[in-house]
Amino acid sequence: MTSDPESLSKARLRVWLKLLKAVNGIEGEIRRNLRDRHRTTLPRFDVMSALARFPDGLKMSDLSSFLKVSNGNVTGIVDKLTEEELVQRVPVPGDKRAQIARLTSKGKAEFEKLAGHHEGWIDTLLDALSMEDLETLSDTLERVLSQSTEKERADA
Amino acid sequence: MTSDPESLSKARLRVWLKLLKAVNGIEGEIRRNLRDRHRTTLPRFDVMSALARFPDGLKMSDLSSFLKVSNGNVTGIVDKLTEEELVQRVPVPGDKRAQIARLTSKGKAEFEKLAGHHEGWIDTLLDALSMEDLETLSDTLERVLSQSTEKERADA
DNA sequence: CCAAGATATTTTAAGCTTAAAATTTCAGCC
DNA sequence: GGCTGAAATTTTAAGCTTAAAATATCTTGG
Repeated sequence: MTSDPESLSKARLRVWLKLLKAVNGIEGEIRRNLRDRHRTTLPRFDVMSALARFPDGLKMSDLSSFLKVSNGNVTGIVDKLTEEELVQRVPVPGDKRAQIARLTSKGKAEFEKLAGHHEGWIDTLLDALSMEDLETLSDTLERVLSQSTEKERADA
Repeated sequence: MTSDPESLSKARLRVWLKLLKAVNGIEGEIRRNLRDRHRTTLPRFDVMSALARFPDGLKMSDLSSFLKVSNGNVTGIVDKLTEEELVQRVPVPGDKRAQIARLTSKGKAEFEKLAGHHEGWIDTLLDALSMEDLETLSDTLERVLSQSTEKERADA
């Protein structure tokens, strides 16, 4: 049987590499589509996607923690989206340090369009997965995620 | 039932986002470990890992296509690994354009150490997955990968 | 009030990434 | 031999990313 700890560890490593390959392949395809068909990038899409979930906008720091990227990172991306009038910065009454980033109506319209295409691309790329596959995969990922959540608590 | 095409598409999108979250979480942990415990980075590890599979080394272009990154990218990474004497560039007899990058003995030793720790980190991070989970997941990913392989053929 | 520490954000420096341009060398053909 | 296009690599320009430093503002305790 292939169930000693040694082979389990090797099997986990092989699956990890395959997982990475699949995710990188799909992500690459999304990036290509965003670039070639919509003249934008994944980080910009991610920021717009986050802001679309919060119609009243998000403080810069909340946006960066939601996206799990650094503060300085969102500063740069929001700068550019703001230049293009897809996002606007709104001062927070009573706190001159903070700013709220929110989609403009132009930004909302642009995001709706992107989001529809994005869902279609994913649908095609994951075409091989049935509803049953998705449920199994979702459960599996859930267990992996709760593992990393434990790790985060340990680090904090 | 939840099996109309609409909900299948939404389910695929949700699973994709969860997949991304899991993979990014694990990858982030690997990057942190490489940085904090070994003063190195994932791209450097990836290059060394590729070279470790080919004891005779790889041409720069073969290295970049193996890793699926641009030529210019590996140039920069190999430059730095070379400065640290972990990698060396060897001229190709009969073709003055080409160079072969290969691990030095110092590089090999360094990589062995990293690879052992790397396998341990993955083992811990995927601790929740049994051999059976791994087999199911591997099959699922295989189907996703063959989908993207078809796509690549279509593009070429 | 005000000093000191905390908080929100931006700036900076360094590294990774890509596509495209530039450079060097090769291979084939006349 | 020499020209032309292909091939291997590096360079360049632009964007993303982070951690750490810098700035500005707020809050709290004295």
